Amino acid sequence: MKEIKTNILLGDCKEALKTVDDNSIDLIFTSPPYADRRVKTYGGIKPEDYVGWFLPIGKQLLRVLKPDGTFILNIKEKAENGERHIYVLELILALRKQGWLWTEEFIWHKKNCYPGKWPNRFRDSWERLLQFNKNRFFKMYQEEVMVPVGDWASDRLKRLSETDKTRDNSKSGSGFGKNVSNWIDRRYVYPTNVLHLPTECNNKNHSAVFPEALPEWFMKLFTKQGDWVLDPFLGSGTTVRVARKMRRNSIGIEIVPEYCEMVKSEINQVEYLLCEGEERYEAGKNKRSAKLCRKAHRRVSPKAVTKS
Amino acid sequence: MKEIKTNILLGDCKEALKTVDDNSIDLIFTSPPYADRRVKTYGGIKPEDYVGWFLPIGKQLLRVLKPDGTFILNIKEKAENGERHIYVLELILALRKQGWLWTEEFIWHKKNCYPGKWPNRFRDSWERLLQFNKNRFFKMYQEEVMVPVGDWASDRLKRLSETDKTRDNSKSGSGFGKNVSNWIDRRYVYPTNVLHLPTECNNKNHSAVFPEALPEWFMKLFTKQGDWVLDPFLGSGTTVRVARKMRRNSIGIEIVPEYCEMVKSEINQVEYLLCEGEERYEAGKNKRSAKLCRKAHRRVSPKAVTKS
DNA sequence: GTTCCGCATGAATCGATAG
DNA sequence: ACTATCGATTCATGCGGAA
Repeated sequence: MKEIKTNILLGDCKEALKTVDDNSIDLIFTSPPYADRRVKTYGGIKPEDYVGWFLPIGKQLLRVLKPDGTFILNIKEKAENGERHIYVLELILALRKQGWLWTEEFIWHKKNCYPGKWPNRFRDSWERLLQFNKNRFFKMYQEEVMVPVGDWASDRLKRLSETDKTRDNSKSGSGFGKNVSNWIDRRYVYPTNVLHLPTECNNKNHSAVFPEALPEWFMKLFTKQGDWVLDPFLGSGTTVRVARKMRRNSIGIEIVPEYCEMVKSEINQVEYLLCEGEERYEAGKNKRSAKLCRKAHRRVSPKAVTKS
Repeated sequence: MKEIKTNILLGDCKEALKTVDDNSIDLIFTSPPYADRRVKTYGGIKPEDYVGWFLPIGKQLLRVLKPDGTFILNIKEKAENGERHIYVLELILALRKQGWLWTEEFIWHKKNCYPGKWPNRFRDSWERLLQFNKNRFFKMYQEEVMVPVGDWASDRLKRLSETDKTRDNSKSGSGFGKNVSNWIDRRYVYPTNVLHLPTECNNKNHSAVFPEALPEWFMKLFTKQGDWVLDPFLGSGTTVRVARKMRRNSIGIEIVPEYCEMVKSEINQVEYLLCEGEERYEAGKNKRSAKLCRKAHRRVSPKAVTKS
């Protein structure tokens, strides 16, 4: 089995991206800091400056993406003084002028959105997942994200990973061929452009702005094993974590040193635990479950890193 | 009980709107012809002409809406040559320049959306419901659209009741603590900005572009009985039908004579049947149920009208 | 080993208050 | 008058300890 690479780059992505080769990335999945959000970690880009701030990055992304690759941008405009900001709309228009095709807009429906009550609006429970491409024709593996038939399941992308495992297993025992795929076709349908996922609560030690199921879904849809995934705003590392799990190579760029170190250390620690686990397993002394490994790497927190 | 008025106007709404008084409408709810759609009826507005075509109408709508009224625009850009059109984004920006506030964007998640399969995209299962206002402060009756609390609560609060009663009693002397009992009583919560409605089945004779539940929801939220509702692109008449049912006055404008006649005739027929029903009921000869009335007016189809 | 409950925690938003 | 900060509001979810 070929080795999977995970490169973590520290720095401003506008600069760090220059070290990435032309036409080398299959999927860009990222969630940049929203305007006026994450002020403490990223300084808070003002809405009126947002497009100007993003465009140089967009130019680099356009350069590094393969012609048949895909760029998924997770973003949502805030409401202020009773009105929605328009910088996201302007960003879409600006990226098109830069040469991107605005292929599709997926909706991420967050059932557990932020609470609150206001006299003039309800809670905001959705975000945009904007799909951009360099070319009208791009790689898309629709069968990889098919969902079980029935209402109970169509909303539950959470279970996708489970069902997919069984499907992969049946595939691996090849020779069944058409029978199996026919049988699958009857029980699975293609999804739509609305994704129904809860946000991950921050009771876990590392907080993520989106659940793992989100990049997982797009990696299944737009990449295969061994492909390259890029996240220029890595944050707590969800994208590369999922990429490793799914055996995709990945590049993550993060400007905050503590986050960067945290992700690196987590990867090392997982490597270590996996090796250790294998050794002990071979020695027959102990069983380290995957569950334990996961627990262990979740304990890595920014605080712990800065202390070291 | 005060009489509810339903005015159906035949003609191009840009002109017909001029007969509507300034500041007289509480809610505008409409689904205009999308670019390149309904070519036969509206001549098919080209995407690049869409904003220019809509702005004069937007100006009239701005004039007739009450200062504390709301304008809901149901729209979705189509995909062409692998790319989403941008005329909706440009329309939002243009309406803002015209003086509208872009207050919110609701998502209508169509559970059973149009079937189909394409190599580069999934089925489109959502539409935009853009909310515009003249003023930052507008009427909103949030309690009218509250929804049952999520399943998590019923499971969790089920067994809380026992301990709660005792706790409540014990603390009642101190004057504190009705907190938990409040939670039990709170079986309804405010909704979010994602509407989860099925598209209407097409088994009726006239097909509508949106289900009755859609205007119904917004009428509950933004109007009271006796208020005025306007739909400048009436189509098959869903908006005024719902308005009548909910005892809101309404104005509907439609450019296609056959549609216009159909709606008018449907209203008359319902009136007639209601009167007839009352008479017969008083005479004790017959019972005409509301169900029957509904059935009767559903039989009115454009075909039937043109034949007469 | 289950299931069950207490609790903390959000890419939020508005109005009021302070400089 | 304008910006900056703060408190109040609200509900789905996962974790951890308890039954």
